[in-house]
Amino acid sequence: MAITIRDVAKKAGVAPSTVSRVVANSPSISEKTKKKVRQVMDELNYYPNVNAQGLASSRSKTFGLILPPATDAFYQNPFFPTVLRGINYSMSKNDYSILLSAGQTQEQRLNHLKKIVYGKQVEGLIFLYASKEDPLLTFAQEVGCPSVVIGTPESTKVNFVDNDNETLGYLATRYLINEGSKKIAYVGGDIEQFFISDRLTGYKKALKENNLEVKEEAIFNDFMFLPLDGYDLIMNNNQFKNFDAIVIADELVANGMRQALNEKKWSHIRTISFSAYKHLLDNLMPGQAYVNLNSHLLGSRAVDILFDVIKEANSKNKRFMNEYVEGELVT
Amino acid sequence: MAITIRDVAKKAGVAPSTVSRVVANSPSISEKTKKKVRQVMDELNYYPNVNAQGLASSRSKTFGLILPPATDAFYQNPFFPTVLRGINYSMSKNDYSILLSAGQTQEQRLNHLKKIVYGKQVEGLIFLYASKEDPLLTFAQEVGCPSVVIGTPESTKVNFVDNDNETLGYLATRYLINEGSKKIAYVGGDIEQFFISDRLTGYKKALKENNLEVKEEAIFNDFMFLPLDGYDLIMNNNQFKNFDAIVIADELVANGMRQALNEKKWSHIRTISFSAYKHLLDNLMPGQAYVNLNSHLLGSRAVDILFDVIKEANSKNKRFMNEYVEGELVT
DNA sequence: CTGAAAGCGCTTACAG
DNA sequence: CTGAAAGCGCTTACAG
Repeated sequence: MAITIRDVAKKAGVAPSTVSRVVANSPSISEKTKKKVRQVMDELNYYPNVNAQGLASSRSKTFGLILPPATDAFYQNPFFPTVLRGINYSMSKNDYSILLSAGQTQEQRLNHLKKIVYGKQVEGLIFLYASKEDPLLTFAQEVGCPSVVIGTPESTKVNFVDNDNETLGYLATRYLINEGSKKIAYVGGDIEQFFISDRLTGYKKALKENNLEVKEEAIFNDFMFLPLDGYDLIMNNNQFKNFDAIVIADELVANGMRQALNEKKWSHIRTISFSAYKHLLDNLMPGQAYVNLNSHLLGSRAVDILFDVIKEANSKNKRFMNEYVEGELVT
Repeated sequence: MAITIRDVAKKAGVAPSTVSRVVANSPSISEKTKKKVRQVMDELNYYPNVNAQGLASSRSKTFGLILPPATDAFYQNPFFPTVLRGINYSMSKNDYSILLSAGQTQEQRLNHLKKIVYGKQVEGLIFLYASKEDPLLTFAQEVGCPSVVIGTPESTKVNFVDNDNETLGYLATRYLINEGSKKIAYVGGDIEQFFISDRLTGYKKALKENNLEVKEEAIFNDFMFLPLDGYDLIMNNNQFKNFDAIVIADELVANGMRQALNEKKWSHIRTISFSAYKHLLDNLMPGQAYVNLNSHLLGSRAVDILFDVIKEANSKNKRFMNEYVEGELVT
């Protein structure tokens, strides 16, 4: 029914294999032939059947995007759409498509992944998160499916792209110190996420460098990642008023904390947080400093890395790429 | 290299066609045979090649998800991730996957769509937006690709799922009236989006029903959809202080407006807005009323509708489904 | 630089 | 209820 490669071949007076080579833009075909074939493709409105291509070449021209286990926190965090925008941006430059992983439970998620990997529906994988002992990432590594993680995974035998969270934690803390703060608290979040502890490391470094004491009771690493968690943290802990600044590792938590600080009228407490993108205004008070993570770059670089990995797949030695995306202090 | 249907067939002592039927769970195969074949599939860790399936059956088992032209506003709006979560939820129940559309410019977007539709990579399409004279939707209709729009499209010859925006606009406005407000403004947003004008219709209805005058100067339908737009609207228009309430059609705009109202200390002005999901706390002040749009249902119902449409595709008459998802006033 | 031919791994009438 | 066979629309050594 649809136009096939044979139709094009016939009308152009060449063999189907030649048309195939034109589609692939093979250098072994003369420009003259290419021109002619392409014209016919246009006339006939020919589009190659992706399934046939995938079957014959075992290259499906699509990457899988692995979403984390569905939690409100993740989907609500601006990190997610921002990274996605970056991915989409890089995809447009190629002919590749993105397939979303599906599944609610851990088991469903793994099953779906197996289906699309073993089923040759994807050539590579982008993990939108890094967490400890992730069975999906383990699977990808075992079967040797080219993968790149957004975030910092525990294993170093993986490609990944991330912010330099230690440096950013350091920058954020130093900013507060420079502004005159001396009693600075640190509020983490989901400890499963490595970036939390890296930012903490930077926080400690900045304190030490400025001869400020690192106190365990100033570090709040409870398990939380929603605005309400941050809100409650302030509302239920009067001791917070003794601090003069807070580094808040998670943006949503920061929103809740700021609201609570407002209500408590503790305006002597400075805060700084990390944001997926450059704010115009959003929920930040004018003059509120923050660290711009440039998360969209995480997405677009991840795609680029995956292409590189696949290109290099023939080389004998295993080599892994990791890249740190620049962030910046916005004041 | 990988395990194929022939390997399974050989080991199970049946024909490949039988294995194929077992995979499809065809009712014409005896339970006994199914059991045996399935066991072998497990032993061999067999997964069907999706490309081959797609080529032979021209059913790719994947839907395309059409993202709107990349604007910050869309990606930052909680609507997007919330709907996506709903889609993901409904997908898990089936064996289908979601392919993301790509492309920055309108032209790239259309080209990518053609590639995946003509290339038989998708069986159906979910449009994550409804806008006027959308060339992508037009294309889908012309080629008869099963589609469902999230939002209300201009043409009625499309399947779609949406909130009942007129009713919700009415509910929101009536709430303000019941609270004692008499001079109520309406702030729209991107007029290209139909839901904006539907909510306006509901607003007008509520006013009339309560013998309140509908004044043109109380209706702000400028082109805006970012927090900063809302912020500026308040900051630059002192006349706003003459209102005692505002219905705000867009959540991001509402955030900016509330911040500006705060700064102006115009605490006599009530606001109500529409939110993609049920808030725990987020950026809303405690006690702030809003309309919960249940956007995740938009996503999950869209998927369900698409399955129905495809199932019915054989029927002679063209029939279109549209469904209105319930929202609720949260006070 | 181009073509003929085999093959990728399935599905599906058709026949029994 | 099951099998043999044709075919889906490409790609890619191989030969020239």
